[in-house]
Amino acid sequence: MSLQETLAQQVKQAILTTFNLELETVEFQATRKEFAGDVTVVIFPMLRVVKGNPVQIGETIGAYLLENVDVVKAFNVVKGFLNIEISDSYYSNFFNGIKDETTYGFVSANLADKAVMVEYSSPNTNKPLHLGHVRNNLLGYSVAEILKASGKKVYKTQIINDRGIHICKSMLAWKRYGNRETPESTGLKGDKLVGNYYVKFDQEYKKEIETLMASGNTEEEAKKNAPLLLEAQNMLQKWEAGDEEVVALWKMMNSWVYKGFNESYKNLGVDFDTLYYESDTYILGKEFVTEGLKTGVFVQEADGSVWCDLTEDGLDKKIVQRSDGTAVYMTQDIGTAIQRIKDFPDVGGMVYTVGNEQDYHFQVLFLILKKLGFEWAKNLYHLSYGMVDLPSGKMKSREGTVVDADDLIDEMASTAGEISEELGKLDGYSDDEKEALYKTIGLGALKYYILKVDPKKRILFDPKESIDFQGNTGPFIQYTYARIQAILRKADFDVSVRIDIPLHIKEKELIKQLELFPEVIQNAASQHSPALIANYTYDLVKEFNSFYQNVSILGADNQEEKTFRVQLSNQVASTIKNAFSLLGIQVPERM
RNA sequence: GGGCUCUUAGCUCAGUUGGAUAGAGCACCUCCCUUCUAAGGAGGCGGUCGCAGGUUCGAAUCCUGCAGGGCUCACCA
Repeated sequence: MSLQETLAQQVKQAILTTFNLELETVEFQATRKEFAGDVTVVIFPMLRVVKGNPVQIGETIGAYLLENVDVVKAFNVVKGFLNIEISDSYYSNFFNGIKDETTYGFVSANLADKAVMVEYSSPNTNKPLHLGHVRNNLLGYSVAEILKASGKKVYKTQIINDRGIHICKSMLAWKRYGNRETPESTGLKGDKLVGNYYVKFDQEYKKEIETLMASGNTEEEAKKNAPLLLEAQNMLQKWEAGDEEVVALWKMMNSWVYKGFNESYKNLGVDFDTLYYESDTYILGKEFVTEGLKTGVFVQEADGSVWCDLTEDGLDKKIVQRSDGTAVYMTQDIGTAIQRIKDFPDVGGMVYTVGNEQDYHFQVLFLILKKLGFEWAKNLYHLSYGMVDLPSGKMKSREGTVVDADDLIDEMASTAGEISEELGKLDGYSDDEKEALYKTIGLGALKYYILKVDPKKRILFDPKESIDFQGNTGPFIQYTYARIQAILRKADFDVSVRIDIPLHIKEKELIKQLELFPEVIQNAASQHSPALIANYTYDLVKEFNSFYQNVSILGADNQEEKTFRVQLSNQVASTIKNAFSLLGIQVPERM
């Protein structure tokens, strides 16, 4: 039984014996720093049941607890707050119980439970990953890790948008202007090369529009009838008809992009358990459109198009199949969801990491899947996040106004390198070790910067104002970890023994902070919020730094105290490492 | 116009069952390296929690209205 459960029970008992009244719940909070005590019982809510003066009630309960609960050492009442001091022995006991756990706070998966599939990244294959994808990838990866740590079995996946007119645009531009360039011949990453042709298409397309408008066409006509666009559309038709030449080109260029993406994913430190391709799943979606027509979930119009009427649910009518019989976005998403459950029967729910511009789309998708009668449809969650905007506005790949993911990571690493060189603490490190470290720090800064804010808030990213390395940042936390490692390297004595000694106030505060971790993981999982993990870690580290500055660890007065402080530092370091692993951030041994 | 969402210090953000004098970091100003890594610590400055009502013993938090920003309402994805 946890401390809080014990106290709650005893508080209820106190009310029962003194007032002969039954209390349903007891409200707790951590005692504020300016008051003496560790745990606070809020008296006010009890007034609904127990009539009387809150201070007197508090005194009565306090006296009862002091009498009947061993670990209650003292109490005081301020207004309607009963502050309870808990004995050191409780915290010592708690700490000794966790000090050897290397994955303290993590719950191992119960394989009998249903698994969760987390989808993230899901790029188009016509351009490289940019800062927006970075937020998506970090969020998705982190939420997957958090769910795992909370005791769920998790599959990470993505849906690769590998077909469509936008893909044909870069294919066409390459065919026309590419001179048979390849990643090998140019030394460019495959996704970058293909992305360049996507931009090239847009430039040439715009020129054609201008020419057409100059010869008397309206803008609308020009956009519709530009030869390049018509040719791209023609290419799409050929692709769908299985034209050998087009399909071969498609395969070749996509393979370049995948190779490039894999490098970027490796660079970012994210991975996937299984992949889905849009070109594979839209067919299944169409089968279920037919199915839904039979069961009356969908309705067919005179022109042949198929719709789902959601007006009774407060939404609109939504098209699920065009009049020419081809699939739309919704169709393939229906197909993909169903395909996944077929492939992984143990999956009982899914998390979709997709920007908030698609809130409505997912609301509709989930509702349609429910109407189609899938019982897992109630366990679908859209992990919606705000866009990453630049001061100049939205990022647009076509116009080249994007912050490229690979470039950004490189810049962060080189900034970390500059700071590091200046501080000059890395004697004895080889150049390779240094490079690896700079990347760890740079990525740490970037990932923490993005993950510490609530996913649903939008982020304004100013490339000119570099990401901080001080204060509430990734490197600050990594630094604390590195400092602890330095101590652990020097502690050449046996730290495996159990120590029970009176606690320094800073030690007690640290243990209290550690005590919160398991609950933080559960909350972060149920709310799909890495920000909770980031903020918790920051609080833990601040608490540790205060401890570090206030007491000497290796210079403690006696061996017992020294041992205990090393044990405590070790568990803090391990918790930092584990918490950061949930954010996909590595921790360095030195920095 | 309808729907969803955001608004807390000069800037970036915490603040989750409604609870004590609303907290951090950055920036600015003081102090602390002959002591375990100063990417650190201690302190100062800085707030009508967008505005107005309401519910409550108690509201940044819940409800209503309003204002401002973002997204969305395609036979695009």
